[in-house]
Order: sequence, then C-alpha cells, then structure tokens
Amino acid sequence: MHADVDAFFASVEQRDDPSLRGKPVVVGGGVVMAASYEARAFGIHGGMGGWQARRLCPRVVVVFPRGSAYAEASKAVFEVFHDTSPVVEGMGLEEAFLDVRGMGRMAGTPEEIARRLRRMVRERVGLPLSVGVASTKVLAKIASRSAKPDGVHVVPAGGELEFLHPLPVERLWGVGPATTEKLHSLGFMTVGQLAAVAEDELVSMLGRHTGRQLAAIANNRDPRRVRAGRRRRSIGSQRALGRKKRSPAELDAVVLALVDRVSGRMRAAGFAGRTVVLRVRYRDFTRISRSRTVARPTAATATILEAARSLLAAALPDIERQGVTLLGLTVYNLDFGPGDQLALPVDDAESTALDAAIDDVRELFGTRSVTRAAALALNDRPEAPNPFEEGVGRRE
DNA sequence: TCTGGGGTCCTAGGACCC
DNA sequence: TCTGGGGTCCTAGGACCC
Repeated sequence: MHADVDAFFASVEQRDDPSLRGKPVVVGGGVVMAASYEARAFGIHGGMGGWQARRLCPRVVVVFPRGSAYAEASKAVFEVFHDTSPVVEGMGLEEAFLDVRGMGRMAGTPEEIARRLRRMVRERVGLPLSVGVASTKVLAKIASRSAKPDGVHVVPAGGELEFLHPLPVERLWGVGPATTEKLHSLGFMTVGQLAAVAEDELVSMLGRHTGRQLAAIANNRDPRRVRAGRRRRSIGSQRALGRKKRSPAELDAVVLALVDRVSGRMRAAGFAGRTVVLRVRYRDFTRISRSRTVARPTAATATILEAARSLLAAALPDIERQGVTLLGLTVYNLDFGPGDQLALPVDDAESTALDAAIDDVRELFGTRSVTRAAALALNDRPEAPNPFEEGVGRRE
C-alpha cells in the first residue's frame, strides 16, 4: 500500500491552529509549498507563486513554514507506519510504501489494514491520511492519489488493467512534463495505448530506462519491491538569489553559508563525503553543475569550502556573463558507517576542533547563534529558518 | 510579483586499468 | 599498423519526485 498525508504542511498548520480549519491555507512565502484542500478549490497548488495564490483567493491565509513541527509530525506518522508493517519505504516526510503481503492472519485484509492505518494516524497524530492498495507500487501510488482527500482506494487483484488502461499517461508515477510531451507528440494519450505497442518500440522512442519501465507498467508487470532502509546518497542545500546582480564577494558569502550548513548537517548525521557539487542557475533559469572529488571522505567545513570555492572561481566567468539566480551545494559519495569512525585524521586537527566547537554552540544555543563574519557580506534578507533542520525553534 | 528547497536515479563520454 | 572485451571512476546533464 501507499500511504500519504493529505496536504501535509497545511494539515499540520490546521491541526495546530484551530482558527485555520475549514479555511484556505497556504504554507510558504514566495512560493506555495503546500495548499489546504480549501485553497485548492480556488485552483491554488504547490509550486505556484505566492502572489498568484493571493490573486486566485484574496482571503487565503499564508503561513510561514515551521520546519520542526513538520519533522515531528513526520516522525509520529512514521511510527504508525512501522507499527503497521515491518517493511516501510519512506518517500519523503509525508508518505511511504508499506508491504503488507502475508499479514492476513494477523492483521486482516489489506483494506482492513489500510482503514486501521488511517484511523491510527488520525487518532495518534491528528492528520488526514489517504491510502492506495494494489498489487504493485505504481498502482498503489496512483490509487492513493485517487483516494484523496482522506480516503482509501483498493485496486482489486485481477482488476489492474481495467484500472490502468484508461488513465492518461501523465498520471503515471515517473512520467513528468518531458515524457508526457514526448508521448503526446507520438500520439500516446492513455496507458492502454502504451500497452498496445512492443517494448522494443517504446525503448527506441524513449530510451532504455523509460521505455522498459513504461512497458512493464502498462502491462502490469511493475517489478519494483518495497525497499526498507534505503541509505541516503547526498546532502545538499541551495539558495535562490533573485535577479539582482551579485558581486563575487556576495557569491562567496553564499557559498560559505551553504558549506557551513551542509557540513554541519553532515557532521550531525555522521556522514562524510568525497564529491562536492556546485550548482548554478543562470538568469535564464538554465542550470549547470560543476563537481570535484577529493581523495578521502570528509565532513570538515574547511575542506569542503576549499573545493566549493575552487568550483565557484572556475564558474565565475560564465556567471559574470549570464547572471546567477541560484547557488546550490551538494556532497555526494557519502561514506556511511558509525559516526565515530568518520573523524579520521584527514582534515587538520585545528579545523576539526573548530567545527566541533561551533557544532556544540549551535546545539546549545541554536543554529543562528554563531555566524561566520564573511557570511554577513550577503545581508539583504534575514536568514530564513530551514524547515528541515532539526533543533530550530526548540531552543531559541 | 514568475519560478523554493530537499532529494533520487539514469545516461553518456572520457580516462584509466587489465 | 591495427586490433578485443570487460570493468571502474569521474564529470555533466537531464528527468522526476515530494
């Protein structure tokens, strides 16, 4: 089954502030991160500009995101998931696949399990959950969406193709704007039409991966299993900069702040990584990335900063020419394993000690209690709390 | 008053190795 | 002078998801 909290951020806000219940609510500032169902009735949806939302519904209530509240709610929801099935594959803060095969004797039919899951999330966390039940992941995922809001949708065994074939291709999980466009231009509008052509043909039109995947899905041969305990592969942070012209010093300040945040999160989570990727979005919104791989895994601010700065320096001529609207920094090639093995003597002792001291201060007094002076070079807007950062709001 | 922030996976070319 | 097949790692870009 696929379980998904309805309008997650907005539902948490309505749960915590009764005056918001029944009202159109939007979470986010410049961009809508979540919209309550009341807001969706006006045509408001995630990713939309905040001004646009207000134009569609002038009385919409805009709430600033409270990251720690969502993190806590997510944790509580996942506790219910884990109480329901031993095999849970999380897909972000608010949704997961649950493998409930072979649980009939203990827990009842999948539909009974789904209804109980919804009831428990409602009672224990106070949030509305929708659940899709089917014999494959892709169908369960589609079914949970059609179950919304606040419902269950079971695709009966044997009825998969009947459910699947009339669907428009863009309803499939994994078919986004680019593939939809391509399929439409080739005359494919429904999943049933995809099922009518050979896999080879889909592969030659869409490439190996997408072709095979769509052939499998259209014929109800989705082979994917629910995979519990997937490991994280990257840690990153990014910052949109608007359209203003930015000086090299400002960009350096942004990179510094990004490195500071990313490396801090890495140390807190016990990760070290080898590949540093700098992402740049130009003024025309095209994107490039530049990466550098170091010999040994690190989580040291100084080491990652050195790599990031060299990447920025190399990108600077193009940035000068094209203008920049976003900088991002992500560390890949993460080294897992026990945290106490990660502080290897790769990085010089002094900078490691400094990182540890700063981490401690932030742990005690809040993330923003210590800031690098150089990071103040970009002072045009207050540092927004990161919704995904633990600890924000707890000690401040 | 256009376009946030955090991720995963796949492809493809080149370097390098056996 | 030309020629195989298999593999890994790194870099860059693209599509997609929540």
